[in-house]
Amino acid sequence: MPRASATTDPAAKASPQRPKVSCATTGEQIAKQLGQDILQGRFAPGQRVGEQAVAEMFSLSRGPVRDALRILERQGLVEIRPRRGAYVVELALNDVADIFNVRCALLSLAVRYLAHNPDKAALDQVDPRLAQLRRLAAQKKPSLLDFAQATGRVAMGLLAACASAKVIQTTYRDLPHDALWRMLWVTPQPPDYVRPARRVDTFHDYAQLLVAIRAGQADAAESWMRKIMTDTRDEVLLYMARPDTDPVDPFRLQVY
Amino acid sequence: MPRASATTDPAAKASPQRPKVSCATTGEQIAKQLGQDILQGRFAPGQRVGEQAVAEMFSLSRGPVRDALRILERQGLVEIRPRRGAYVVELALNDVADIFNVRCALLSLAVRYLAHNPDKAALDQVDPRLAQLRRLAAQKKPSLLDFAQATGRVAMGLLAACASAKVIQTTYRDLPHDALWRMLWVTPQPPDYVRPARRVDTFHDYAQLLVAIRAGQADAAESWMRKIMTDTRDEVLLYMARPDTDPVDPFRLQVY
DNA sequence: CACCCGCAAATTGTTAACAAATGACAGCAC
DNA sequence: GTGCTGTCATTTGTTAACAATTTGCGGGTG
Repeated sequence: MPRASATTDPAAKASPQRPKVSCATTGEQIAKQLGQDILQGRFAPGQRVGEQAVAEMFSLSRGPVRDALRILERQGLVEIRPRRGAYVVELALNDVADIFNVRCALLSLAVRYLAHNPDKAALDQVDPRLAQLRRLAAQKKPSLLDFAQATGRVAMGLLAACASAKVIQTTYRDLPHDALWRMLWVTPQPPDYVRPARRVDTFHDYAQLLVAIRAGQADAAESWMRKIMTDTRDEVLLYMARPDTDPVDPFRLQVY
Repeated sequence: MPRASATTDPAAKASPQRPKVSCATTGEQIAKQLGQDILQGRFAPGQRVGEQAVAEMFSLSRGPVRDALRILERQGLVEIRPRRGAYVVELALNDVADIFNVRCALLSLAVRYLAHNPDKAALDQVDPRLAQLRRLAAQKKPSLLDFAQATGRVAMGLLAACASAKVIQTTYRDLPHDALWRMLWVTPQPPDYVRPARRVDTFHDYAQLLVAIRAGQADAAESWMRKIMTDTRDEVLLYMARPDTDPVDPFRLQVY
């Protein structure tokens, strides 16, 4: 059983009932911690995550742990089978492609909506994130995770601008993004850079996307978004593909 | 406080600990029952759903009720605010349009995938559902809910054929379909039929969609699916629109 | 040798009591 | 009369013990 980065026992003992910062519920804090532990590979894919074990790790009761596991299930990091317990999910390469395809579909819808209902103030808040992306694109060897998270923040900024399109937002948020990152993180030979040309292209495409949105050109915006997502998907799939793993279904690459 | 169709007390008392059918967990059963109650309008939109109250309704403890509310939150029927409790969601007309738009995006992806990776056996299982749709389309005045559920079953059949596209499946399943049906059900003047021409068109479009999928024509299949979803969306919006409610954002109708 | 039945250990599901936090109301000061 | 503050009731969050189910193993039988 892997040791997780639970709350340090001394601190917990120092103030047994006081350390509550009263910001979030305990279950959510556990979910955050445990989620990090899963993301960083401290649990093997397919491994069982027992309630008792987690409760002892964090020196807690099983109640909040139950809540936490339910949250992690929503985030796509674990899968709960009734009366069987929770298991760390294991994504196949096809699943990775699926996530990008669904992302593509939802974000295409979002930018089309944005082109029709522009919220200038919210769109302006995307600019600093785009600038951050440019900085990372210019770096010699930024970590793949940093770059991926930077692009993710741009996408989330766009989604936040769709304030009145709640269903698109929540649906996108419920995708198992974390499971995807986990795949990147625990890849046998951890990749630590993206091809420089690819990075510059990605930044360029996002910049053009913003231009199209601000100009109210829905079709152009959707095209840029689809290009970004398909390019990223194929790059990631190529990166993850290894001779020892199952080859990616070629049909999958033609979906978009 | 509305009386819900809880388990009948006498039966519950007859066998206090035995009525477990041992099929699903109690929380799921409660979620099913309570979900039906919410769908049928026994709870007002925005109304608070207290754990204690529900527990007493079903003569249970608060534990399973907690689980049930979490499930209903996933289904989009209630919204849980931390330390505040659960509240019945209230969809605006814009949200209804959103759901159809997201449905459209996901189903378009699904049929495109199906056209590339046809699973003939699974597709054949859609035929009887299509036949059922034809029967309903030919009826004089089928209930709107019956017709909507029949089309929903066809869509679910298509999705079931995407066996290896799990992310599309789960994402679609997590959409708040039930909240949508609830809107149809509690509409001030309950509509009980769809325009006959519209019904026939819908059946025709689904039939053409199946033809395109089987022929491997991805673009055509996607076009039919988009047509079906946009037509249905606009029909439903027209149906729900009432002078006393907020008008639908016209831009929303142009998204697709 | 394979298969089936039953027992036992471990784990999840459920219950009830306790603790903490939010929301409201009454009382008081300005 | 208005605004603030302290207390109280209600409700959610948490805990620990109990019940029920699943799973693995051992013995027996065809």
